[in-house]
Amino acid sequence: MPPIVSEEYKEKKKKEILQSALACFAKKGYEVATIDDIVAQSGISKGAIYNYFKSKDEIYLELMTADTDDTMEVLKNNLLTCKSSLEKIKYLFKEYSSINPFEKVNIDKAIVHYEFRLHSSRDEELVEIMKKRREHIFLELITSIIKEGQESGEFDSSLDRYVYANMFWSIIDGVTIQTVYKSYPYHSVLSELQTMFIGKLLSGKN
Amino acid sequence: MPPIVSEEYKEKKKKEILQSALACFAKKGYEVATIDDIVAQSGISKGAIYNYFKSKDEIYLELMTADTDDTMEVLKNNLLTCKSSLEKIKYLFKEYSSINPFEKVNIDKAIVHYEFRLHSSRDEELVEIMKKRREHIFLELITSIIKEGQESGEFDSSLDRYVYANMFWSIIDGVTIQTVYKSYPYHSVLSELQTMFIGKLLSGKN
Amino acid sequence: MPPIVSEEYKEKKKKEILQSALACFAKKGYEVATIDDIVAQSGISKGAIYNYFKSKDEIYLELMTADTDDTMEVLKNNLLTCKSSLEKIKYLFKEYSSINPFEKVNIDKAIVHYEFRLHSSRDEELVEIMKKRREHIFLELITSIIKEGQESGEFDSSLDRYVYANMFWSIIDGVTIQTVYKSYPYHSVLSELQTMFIGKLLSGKN
Amino acid sequence: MPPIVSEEYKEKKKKEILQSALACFAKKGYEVATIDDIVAQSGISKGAIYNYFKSKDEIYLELMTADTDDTMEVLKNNLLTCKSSLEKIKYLFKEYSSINPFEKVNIDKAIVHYEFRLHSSRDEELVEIMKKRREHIFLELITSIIKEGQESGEFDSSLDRYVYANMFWSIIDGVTIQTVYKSYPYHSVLSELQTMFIGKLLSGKN
DNA sequence: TATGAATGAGATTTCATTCAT
DNA sequence: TATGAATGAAATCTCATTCAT
Repeated sequence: MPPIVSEEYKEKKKKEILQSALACFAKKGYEVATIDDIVAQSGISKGAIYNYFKSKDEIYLELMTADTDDTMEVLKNNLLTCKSSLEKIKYLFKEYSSINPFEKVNIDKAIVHYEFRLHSSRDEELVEIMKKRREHIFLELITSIIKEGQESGEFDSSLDRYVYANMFWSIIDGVTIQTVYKSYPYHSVLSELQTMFIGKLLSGKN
Repeated sequence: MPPIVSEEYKEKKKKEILQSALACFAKKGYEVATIDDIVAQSGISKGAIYNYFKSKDEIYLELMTADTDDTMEVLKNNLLTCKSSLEKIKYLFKEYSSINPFEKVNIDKAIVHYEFRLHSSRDEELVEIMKKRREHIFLELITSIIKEGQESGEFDSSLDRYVYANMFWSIIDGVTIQTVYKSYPYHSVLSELQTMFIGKLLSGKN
Repeated sequence: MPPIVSEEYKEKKKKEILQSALACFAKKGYEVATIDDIVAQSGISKGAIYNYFKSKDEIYLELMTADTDDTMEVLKNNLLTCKSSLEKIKYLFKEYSSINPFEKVNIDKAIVHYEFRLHSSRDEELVEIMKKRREHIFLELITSIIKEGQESGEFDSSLDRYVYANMFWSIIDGVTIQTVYKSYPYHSVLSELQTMFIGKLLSGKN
Repeated sequence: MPPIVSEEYKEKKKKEILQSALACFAKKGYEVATIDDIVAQSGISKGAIYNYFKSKDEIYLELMTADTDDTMEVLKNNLLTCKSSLEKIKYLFKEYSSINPFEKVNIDKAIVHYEFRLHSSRDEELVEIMKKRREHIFLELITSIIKEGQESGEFDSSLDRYVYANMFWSIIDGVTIQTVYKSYPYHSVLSELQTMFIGKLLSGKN
């Protein structure tokens, strides 16, 4: 029997489920959110959800992959329009500065994201996958920009690109995770850190 | 008739339970770790555990309180021996630099700590408690050092102490949370960030 | 797509659970009977039971409501065929006289019923519900018959209908609760009390 | 080693425990009340309670025995002062009429009493004990009064004493158990029933 | 594919009873 | 005798997953 529904339909359905699952995991946490919560949120039946995903774990995993993929795609596209390496770094900071860190949906996303990181740290296999993603996608993004800047003479060529790439994401994580405290001066802190970070990139450049 | 067992005995027992609970929460996470895990880990019966703590939640809460309390006590005591504000800041950085971020027990502690922060963010009441602790204990510690340094002329007096105190903890959190990735250059990143941070404190001072 | 199972199916399932629960509560009492007892009695899984009822309490409550509802429906239907008010009162007494008070199922029902009354007396909310049910359903039934009889001249019009309605149910409860003692002369006592009660209703009628 | 404390001391201690247990059973019901409740109520330690009673069940049993014993003693003593059989019956009704059925302590006692009756009905042995107590103590009390009245010519000699004795206690139970409903016209109903009952006793006397 | 009723292992928590002190 | 910490069986309830329709 040929498939009755199109691939697009199935893809759309999966997206729907993932979106609802994100909302549920954000609101309650992965362990506490139930499949029934996702059913209620999505309006899709339990059986149908299990037609698309083998398990609750699989939903979570796919959600996390999609999450960073989407972020990356946006960042990469916008970076194409930046003319210099400095502009690229500034763009990245601006991207995070432009987030309203106290908007519910943003806190939710952050919470789920960090929760997954902690969760994954307990699974040898998962930690390996995550580490690879981080190295190849997130760190690679920054190191390549710094490298470009160093080669073009914009940035201090003596800096350890790998360390600075790690530093960039440490800064982002460091300020993002504070947002669970409603009174955190997110923008001021990030702005100061940006100044420091860029200052260092530019410091000994000549 | 006097109580059957001494207060010390009871205190010791509580400590034992908390220690075992920490190990379990670290290994599996709060939601996944069970009371039976704690029973197995501690060798203390289920009923006894419930004689000392009203609920699993209470164990968790007390664990977290004790954790930061202990940290704080150590920090504060050692700060007393520092002669200048700069030395105090350096001491704090050194304290975190001296941690082996890839030793199991340290990763465990970190994971449980951040998990709790995320967990607490979903409970209005808990988030308030955590925020207060952060403001009154952790931020206060740094702002008072910076203030002292500014008043003594060591530090740039134009800096916003509150922002820099927040920045300090953002940096610490930012580097600590990366340690779940085994290949993170913890010491290099922290060292660079320390240089930047202290550089700023000292920058326009005279 | 239509629901997977019919409403009747679900209704039947609920009835099954309630019936099994009644048997268990009768045999052991509400507190002592366990959900596992109901599982064993009904052959329905624990999970399924909780799909139909939120809690053991809810099973109990619904059981009680159903019990009196059913009783009431039977009584009301049969009262319609009675020609006079006197006949109605006689019918009600006959209904209770026709019960074999030493048949297991009847004792069981009685025990669960009175146990629930005592149980509910400890819950402010429940006691209110029960009182209302009693006033609006049980007392109202008798007062309306007496009123009718008084208006038609059958019954003594000077009698306090509310007191006599209460008296009727006091008599029924009084004789029913004795049935836990196997040698109680249920029929003789009830018959004498019926004679007295009806005698009073008729006494000063003209 | 001779006993260190006197028998009186032990008796007093037992009384204390029983009194506290009654309060607890009344407030929460036998199953729901815990030994810890009794500890809290009495201020006597758990270990001590188990020195005086083998089990929670034994406390309950002894409590129930004491309850009816006390009631009986009071009734019997006061009956001695009554001059005629009619006066005795009137005294008994008066005794129950003089109770404030909505005073907490009275409702509590009633609830525990009836609960025990239902509870005991599930235990073959207990039901036998209870039945015997009822026959030999409660029914015997009334039958002997009626017999006396019949022999003296006060009461209708054709009445079945056993049925009327049962009827008396049915009436008492019937009105007492309604008191869980706060708006029950206890005194009016009991008064009417008393009139009926005594009317019957006197009816065909000459 | 879609549905949601059924399953049952497993979680937290309670509490009568014991026993070392 | 008195104490209350310790025990662990047993209770209620949850929820990921399956499967007949």
